[in-house]
Formats: sequence, structure tokens, C-alpha cells
Amino acid sequence: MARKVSRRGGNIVTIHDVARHVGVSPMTVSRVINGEKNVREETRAKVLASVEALNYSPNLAARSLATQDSARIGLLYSNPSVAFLSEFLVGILSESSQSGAQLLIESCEGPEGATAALEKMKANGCDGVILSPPLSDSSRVAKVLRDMDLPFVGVAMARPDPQVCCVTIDDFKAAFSMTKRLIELGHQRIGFIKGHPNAYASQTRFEGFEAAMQKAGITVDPALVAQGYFTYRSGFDAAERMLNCKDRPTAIFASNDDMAAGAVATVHRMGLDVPDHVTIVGFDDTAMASSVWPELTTVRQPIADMAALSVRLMNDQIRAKRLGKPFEPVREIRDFALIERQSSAPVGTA
Amino acid sequence: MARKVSRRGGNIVTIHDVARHVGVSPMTVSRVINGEKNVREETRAKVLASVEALNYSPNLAARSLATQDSARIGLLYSNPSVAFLSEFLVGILSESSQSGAQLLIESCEGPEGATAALEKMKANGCDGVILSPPLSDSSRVAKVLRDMDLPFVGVAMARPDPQVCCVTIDDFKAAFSMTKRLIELGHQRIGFIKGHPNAYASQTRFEGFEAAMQKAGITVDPALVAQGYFTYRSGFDAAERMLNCKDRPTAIFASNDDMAAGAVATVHRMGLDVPDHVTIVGFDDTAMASSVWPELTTVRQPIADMAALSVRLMNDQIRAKRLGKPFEPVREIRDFALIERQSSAPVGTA
DNA sequence: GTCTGATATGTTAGCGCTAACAAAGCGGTC
DNA sequence: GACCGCTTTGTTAGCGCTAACATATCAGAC
Repeated sequence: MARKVSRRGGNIVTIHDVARHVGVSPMTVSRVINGEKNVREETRAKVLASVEALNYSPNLAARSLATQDSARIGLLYSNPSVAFLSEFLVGILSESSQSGAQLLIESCEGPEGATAALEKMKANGCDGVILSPPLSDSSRVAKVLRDMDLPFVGVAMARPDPQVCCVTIDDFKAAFSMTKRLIELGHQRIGFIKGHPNAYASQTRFEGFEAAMQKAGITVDPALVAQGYFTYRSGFDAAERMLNCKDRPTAIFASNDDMAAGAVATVHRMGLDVPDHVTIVGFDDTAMASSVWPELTTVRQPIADMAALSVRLMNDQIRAKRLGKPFEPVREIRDFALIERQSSAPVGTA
Repeated sequence: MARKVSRRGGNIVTIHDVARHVGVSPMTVSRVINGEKNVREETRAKVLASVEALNYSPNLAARSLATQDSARIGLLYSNPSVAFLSEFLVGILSESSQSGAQLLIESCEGPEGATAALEKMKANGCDGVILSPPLSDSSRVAKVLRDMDLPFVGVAMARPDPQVCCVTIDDFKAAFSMTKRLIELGHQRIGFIKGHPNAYASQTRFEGFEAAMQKAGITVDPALVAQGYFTYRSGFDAAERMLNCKDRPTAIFASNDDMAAGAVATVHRMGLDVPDHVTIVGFDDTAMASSVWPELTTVRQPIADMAALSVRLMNDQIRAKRLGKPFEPVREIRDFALIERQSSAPVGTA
């Protein structure tokens, strides 16, 4: 008898409490909790009932200590589209709270600043890194990570790199679908505002646009293709130029929401209406899309889902590395969605 | 000899490795790591050198298991201004990765949906909850939490409630300062767009505006005070009404950035310029503020800092509760900052 | 009946860390 | 020198969980 002192906090329910309550060993409870097979169905049911009754929830700290796979995952972002970032983080958090991963977050100024941030992470005992765009697309960052021998997963990469483990949507197909939808609405003169020339996504999205136009037998008028830079201002300017054409477009497809919002502002400034005179659509479904008026029709990436998936891939990769097993890079492609709001309408409504 | 099997993952550096390297006991290393006093300066230095040399970083899982204060902190948000949310999460993450807290994130649809979310959190073994606005201001949510006996911390609450532990800025003072700044720029006819009538922040900000006007001896023209709802559209409409006044305002102070952006759009639509004809300023410094053109002059809350602080307060509170000690609610007030961008200028520039 | 090979459960020890206690070291006081 | 109180270091055990091994149970085959 007489353990000297109990360090037990107080009323915390442990696996032992459940075990005692059911009349089995803690190990059996553990097996049930972790969904292992080789537990009699009857026993499993009793344990689950007790878990419910006692309101037991496992101590993740103890678990990761015992299993030795407490992954410390670094999150690196730069230049964030804030809207993207919040959804990204929500996805990461909800997944990692289940897997019990620790998170380390760092920001950096573009790919150049990444090295310092990554070194800091490594020094803090990071086991792997998840990259948000645009870093996920940077071959420079990828090289640094490989040199450091740190596993990584890219989220929303536009450039297909078979070497790299990532979660994305199909930008080409998404742009294709949006364009197709505009054509279905009767639009023929469709303007396109490209994204930043450095971003792979820009090119891919433009190709999707072209392909859809070509498939519909519509020639793309070079006067209706403008270079943008993903900024509100660049969308504003690009739209102005297009709308001053003799034969102005009835629809404008901007490669992201900020530029689409800028385009909306231009249309309004010229005394025209969206969507009555001009349909405007964006890409990304950031906060911008539903903040402006009229709200933007746009393409949505399931960012939170993608982020959550990236955590799972990261865990798999870290585990594989610990066990010295090889890890096959995976490219997971998620479905996008066309979100139709008030900024688009059939041609010639006004 | 012959421990049966080592379950050690592999190359992980532990406190024992450091201890052996220095030639002291693990406990001494632990003391150094945790910055306890009663360690000889010489010993401390040697330990720190070894920590550095071996690139040791403590296993948070083991620590929280041993200390029994592995806090599981719930984050509840609703209706998020995405820009707010991302900064909030960044702050929370960077702090909690240091304290080793586990995070659980849930969203809900306004205060009504909060109960379900909170019950889910409690069932998942949550020890306390951090509330982001507008939930932090909801007395309903506060009541639910008190009934559940869950500690909580509110971030960016506008309503001072001495019962509640929170981190905020002084909305009154912030609105006062911004108004004062506008007056310094020579503006006299200043319009004010209020926020949603349900939000306490709306009232507080308006009071700050009034006080500054009064102090400068300027009468507030009721025609230049409009009810808004924190949405782009409401700012758009409110500004339109004001600008159609016979004697139109030279500046408009909107209670948040979305409404300010809406006001900018109205100004442009009327063929006027920002800031040459009308100065427009916002509040919050969300992504919106630097996405639109011209970029908005606004008031910034140090959201990430505030969020990080809320985690510390939460940890303190949880620890106090575990030890059965009383916890005095704290109200921490952080400094705001006036961010001057291109949407404001001295009066009469054009 | 006994042996085989499965499945189901229990036992032991240890993951890395620190709370609590124990002991050693050190200076000063009477 | 014996005693006190203080600082510094060490020892032990245990936080809650699970890997690995050990054992029990059972069905079926010969």
C-alpha cells in the first residue's frame, strides 16, 4: 500500500478507469480505442459503452509518448492570401488535433526567406514541413528541404512534380469548366485576366480557358487577354483596357478573386452594371469573393480538406521515414467546385 | 544487461543524452531547461552548451504527461472575418506550440449554434475555450460556458465585462484617435458609418468618434451618421446617401474595412476620387484594407499577439482550476495602431 | 485426447519528462 | 565542533498509454 504521493491531477478519466469499469485489462481497452481487430464483438461493445458512460477521452500526450510517433509538423507560409491561410489553418488544425501532431508555424518573405525559417524549424525538432502556396511551387524551397533531409508536402501546387508529395486541384480543368459555363450562358466575347507570370497556376488556368474556347469553336481575341498580377489594382487596370475596346467583352474571367473584384470596380466606375452589362467571374473563392457586391461567381478549392489531407500524408511520410521504409510521393487531386453567385448572368440581360 | 527491446525511435536526443554529455543528472538538465533558479551559473552554462551542441529539444508530449498540465484548448469561431481568423490562428499556433497545448477547433453559426459546438468540445475533453469575436461578446455563450463549468477567454471583446477574462484593444480610444487624425488633416464634415447594431463594438466605436468631434468643437451632423451592418453592401449604400447630401462630407469613417471598401466603390461610381475628393478610412486592418485600391487607412489590432496572450491566460486559468485555486479574471488591453495608407489625405487636395 | 493454428486477452516494461523527496555541500553562528 | 538554514544536486517513482511478449481460449483435425 501507500504510494507516496499521487500526482494525479484529479478527476481525469484514464484507460484504467474504463478497464476497471468493464472488468478487462487496460490493454483491451486500448485495442478497442484504436480500432484493432482481434477483439470479441461483445467485449468491444462493452468497452465502448463504458467509454461513453465515463466520458473517457484518451490522453494524446501519453499516446504519442508511448507510440513514439509524435510528429512535429512545420507549417510554412509566405505572402498569404489571408483568406486562403485561414481555411488552410482550420483544416490543418482539425486534422492534427486528431492525430496529436504538434505544429510549428513560421512565415517567410518569399522563397528566399524560406531557408532561415526552415533551419529554425529543424532546430526545433521538426519532422516534416507542409508548404502552402506559393512556396509549394518553389523548386528552390524544395531543394532546400531535400538538402536538409526533411520530408514535405505541398498544398495547392500548380506545377505537377512527380517527385513531390502534394494535394491540389486540377487548375486546368477548373478554368476549363468555368469557361465552359460562361459559354453556356451565351457569352462569346470573353476577356481573360492572367495571373502573375511567375506563378505556374497562371499559365495552367489560361491554358484551361483557351482549351474551352477552342473546343467551342470561339477564337480568343488577343485584345481580350490581359496580363495581371493577382492584385486588385491589376484587375482594375486590365478590365479598363478591355472595356474600352470597340467591341467590348460581355464577360471577364479573372484568374483570381482580387482581380475580379478590381474588374467589378472598373465596370461600376464606367457606369455599367454587373452582371447586367458585364459578367465577371473569379477564381479561388477567397473572402473577397463574398465580400464585394455583387458577390463573385468563382471557382472554389476545398482548401480545408486539402490541408487536412496534407497532414495525413505528412504523418505517413514521417512514419515511413522513422521505420526506414521508402515513401512513394503521392499526388492527390481534389475536386473543385463552381460557385455561382450574383456576378454572372446570361448574356444580354440588359 | 539486456533490456528486451528498445522502443526508442532512433536518433532522438533526450534529456538523458544531454545529462550524460554534461556529467550531471537528468533532473539538473530539466531544471535548466525550465529556467528554474537554484542552479549554479556554471552548471547552467555547461548544460545550455550541451543542449546547443546536441541539438536537443524537449519532447512536449513527455513533458505534459509528466506535469499533468496538458491543456486541451478549444477554439470557437463563427462568422469569421477570414482575415481576422487567419491572424488569430497564427497567434494561437505560435504560442501553443511552445506551451504544448492541444487545440480543438470548432465553428458555429452564431451564438445559437455555440451550445452544440461547446458540448462537442467538452465531450472531447476540452479544458477551456478561447472565443473569437463576435462570440466573445455574446452573453449567451458566456452563460453556456459558465453552466458547463468551462473556463474561457474572450479575444477582442468590445464590451467590458469584469467577470470575463479577455484580451482587447480600447475601441473607444482607437475610434477617438482615428477621428482626431482626420480632424488634424483638416476634415470637418466627417461622415460615420456605424457597424451592426447588435455588436457592442459598433456602439463603442461611435462613441469614440463623437467624443473626438466634440472635443474639437465640431457638431456631428445627423445626416452624416449612417447605420451600417459591417457588410460591403451596407457601406456602399450608406456612403451613397451621405455623398448625395447638399453639403457632402470630405471624409468618411467606416466602422470596419468591408464597409470602407464599399464606400470607396460608391465614390468611384460617382466619378469622384479617393482620397482627392473624399477621404475614406476603415477599422480592423483586415485583408480587405490592403486588397482594394487605394489601400485603406485603418485601425489595426495586434490580433496575433492578442491571440497568443489569450492562450497564456487560458493556460493559467486551467492550471488554477486544476489546483483548485481561484482565478481572478484579467482584462488585458493591448495597443492598437493607426495605419495610414493611400485612402486618406488632407482636406481639399483636389 | 492431444496437437495445431488461429483468435482473444493479459502482463510487463518503458516512452521522456518532472514532482516530491532525499541528500549533499556550504557558510555562518553560538 | 555541533548545529542551523540555505542552496545545489541527485534519486525514485509515476504521468497515461501501448509495443512486445506471454498466456489463455477455442475450433477443428487427426
